[in-house]
Parts: sequence; structure tokens; C-alpha cells
Amino acid sequence: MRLVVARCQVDYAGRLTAHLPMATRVLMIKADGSVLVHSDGGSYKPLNWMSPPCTLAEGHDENGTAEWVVTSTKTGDSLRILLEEVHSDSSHELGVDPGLVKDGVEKHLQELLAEHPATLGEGLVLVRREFPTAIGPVDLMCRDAEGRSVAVEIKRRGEIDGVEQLTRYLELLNRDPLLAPVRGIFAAQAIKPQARVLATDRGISCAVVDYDALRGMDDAEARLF
Amino acid sequence: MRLVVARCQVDYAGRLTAHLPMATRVLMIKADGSVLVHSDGGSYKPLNWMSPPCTLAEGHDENGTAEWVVTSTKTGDSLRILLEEVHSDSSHELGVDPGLVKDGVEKHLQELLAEHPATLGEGLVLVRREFPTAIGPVDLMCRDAEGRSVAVEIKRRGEIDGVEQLTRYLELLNRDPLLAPVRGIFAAQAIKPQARVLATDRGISCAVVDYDALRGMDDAEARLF
DNA sequence: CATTTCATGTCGCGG
DNA sequence: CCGCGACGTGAAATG
Repeated sequence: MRLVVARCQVDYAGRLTAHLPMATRVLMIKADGSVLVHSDGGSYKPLNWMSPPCTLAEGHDENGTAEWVVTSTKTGDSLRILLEEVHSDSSHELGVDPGLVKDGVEKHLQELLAEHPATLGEGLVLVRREFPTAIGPVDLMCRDAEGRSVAVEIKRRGEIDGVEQLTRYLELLNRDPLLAPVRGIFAAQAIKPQARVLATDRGISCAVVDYDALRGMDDAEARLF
Repeated sequence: MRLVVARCQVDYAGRLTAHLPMATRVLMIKADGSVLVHSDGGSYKPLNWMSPPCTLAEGHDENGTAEWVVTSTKTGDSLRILLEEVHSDSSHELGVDPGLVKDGVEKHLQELLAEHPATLGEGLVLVRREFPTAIGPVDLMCRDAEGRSVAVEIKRRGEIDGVEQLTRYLELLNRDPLLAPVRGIFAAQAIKPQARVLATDRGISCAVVDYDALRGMDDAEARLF
């Protein structure tokens, strides 16, 4: 890992072209050759960058100014960095990172709900997870106490897209005489008001899911075995 | 901008929880207080981060180890960084960045198709670009050889969202007796199978656009003047 | 390897 | 401030 603080100008050419006027920035060069150009603001996204695999060639332009050219070995995208003044240039041995451990994503939520479908509605029984349709899999297909089909769409955060998605599934599923009538449940840890309005308007019910409670149920169950 | 190279452990709690075991990494602290944790690989996305607005509190844990706690002032998300050993710690004055100048493909594609609507369908004539409706502008409004209205939605990559968008426009436009009947064309440089199925099912035709060929037509035309 | 879906998405625009 | 769409989306899982 090499860190350079320098007054520089950057030009990118690839799927689009982009230009950064001369200013002081931080250049991060990772062990795999990838380059990040960061300013002192914004968020985690660099102003400009080159993803691996790529190669960095250090040279000089016609005026003798230091020039780096980073080229993607795969796509041919290029990043040209003109270094007017280097304030700092240091390298550090980092070693391989053990990696990130995450907890609490949609997949886990789907697993928990698949194991406890009744939390979505009394008497609900799981028929199948990732129920296949022509336009993609329905997260959960269930049957209610009356034996009617229920399609469940699960999101971490319930927004309008999710309702649209479930609507498409329902439209398709309801054309199948073996399944119809199919009703829908939109399940999420939190549901935005607009999404709730749209869902309700389309006869889709909403279920707010308590992730911690579900995990608790799961743990309690696991302890029995 | 402060750059710290340190052996550290990181724990994030927010929309999800995530843990980084003890290892040597680069910590980037921007002027607005935001923090990025980078390893020597991956891509431009940090292993962990905190977006502004946030505050960084430096202190020590119960064992006397240096501990940073970064808290989002808005969402309450927190990032806890334990620093076992600091290899380097430097600060740099960067100043305000003049910002990125982009020259994209999306808008250009719309301009080219506006100039050559017949490539989307024989006899097609442009009525207006960015045709206004209550729910947003239609990319291109045209008329075909028979004088019927045609709404065109343009995407670089044709996916299901684009079909949904065009469907909403068509539904609205077809309520206008001066325009109706309006048919739709979904134009993109590439159209995903699922999007094509949905479009076809809804009576929307698909047009795959050759960007380079269009640009070539435009250049040839420009040479005449 | 192509494709689809998820993301602590982020970013920017318009109402 | 919120909704919505684009992104050099990237990255992971899956067939």
C-alpha cells in the first residue's frame, strides 16, 4: 500500500470521460495495482479510481512533469495522473486482510421467515422458498389456514420497488389456475409510508418484521436440540 | 485529511453489524469527520466506513488500548476502532476540491436517437425530446408513418425497471384523447431477456441501439456541413 | 462464465 | 427534506 499526497490533475477515459482539475489530493495505490484518488470530502467513493486488474506506469509528460498512466488490463480504461507537486509519498506493508464478517442481511431474514412463516400471518405454512416463476423467484410461497396461496416478498427496507416486484409476481401467479387466487404479503424490517400506501391500494398486506425477535425465536428453538 | 496506518480491529453497528479482526490497515479521516478503513486489496470500497455527518471521539478502552468511536449524528450508526499499534499518523491540508467534470454516454445516446429516430422504426419522426407528463418526462415522443403517437424510453442497459417506467408513461399518455392510442418502444444498447419478455407481454416493442453506428451516422452527417 | 440480485449502495436532480 | 432514477454502479451468489 502506497500513499501519496500530491497536487495533481486526473483524466479518466473508459465508459465515460472525466476530468479533475489540478488540486491537492490523496492517491492510494494498493498492492494489486489499483489506484484511488480521494479528496478531503464526499463519502467513501473516490473522485476517480482504477479497479484491478490494472498496471501503473510512471513516467513524464512532454514538459517533464511526473505522469502516471494506469491502464485496466481487461477493459482498456485508462487513468492519467499528472503530478505537479508531491507533498508526501510513503509505502506500508499491510499483509492479507482476514476479511469482513457481516450479520443481518436479507438472506438471513429470508431464512428466519422461512422457518417461522406464522409470524407473517396466523396459520401460514411454507410451501417453498425461492418459488420459481418466469420473471424470477418469489421469496416465499405459502398457504394460509384456508388453503389459499400467499406470495411473500421480503426486503430489509420496504420501498416502492419491492411492491412493484411483488405486484408483477402476483399478476403472473394469478394467471395460473392451479394457484389462483394468490394474495401477497410485503414483509420488511421497516416499510416506508409510500410503499405501504401503494401496497394497500393493490390489496397487498404489509408485515413489519422484528429481526432480533426472529433471531431470538431461532436461538430458543436451537437450544431445544 | 489524516492518514493513519495501524494494526486495528473494527466493529460496525448500524443497518447491519460487521466485524473486522485485528490486522494492519489504512485509516483515512476526512475533513468532515468521515472515516474509511482500507485494506491492501479489494476495490475502491473500503472494508468499513462511516459517512458524514459524523463525529470521531478518541479515547481508550478498559485495557488502555487506543479506541476511536465514530458515530453518525444522523442515523446513530457507530464504528468502533481499536488501535493496537500505530505505524504512521500524518495530517495534510488539501483544501476544497474543484470537483469532477463528467461527459457521459446516457445523454449523448438520447441526443443521437433524437436526431435519427428512424433507426428505432421506419418512418418514425420526432415530435419532442423530454416530452413532459405528470409523472416525469418521456425521453422521446414520436409519430410513426401512420401518424400514431409513439413514446420511446431510452436506457443504456435495458432492464425491467425501464419497462415499468415506460408502462407508467404509456398508461398516463393513453388517457389523453389527443394522443391516444400511444404505443411504446423500449430502446437500449442491450436488453436483458427478462425485460424483453415483460415488454413483449405488455405490447411494447424493443429496439437494440448500436451506439457506435449512430455516432458514425452523426459524424457522416456533420461532414456534409 | 453469464446472469441476476443485493448493497451500510452512493449520488444528483427535481418537487 | 423526500422520492426517484442513474451509476465507470460494485460484489456476491447462482445456474
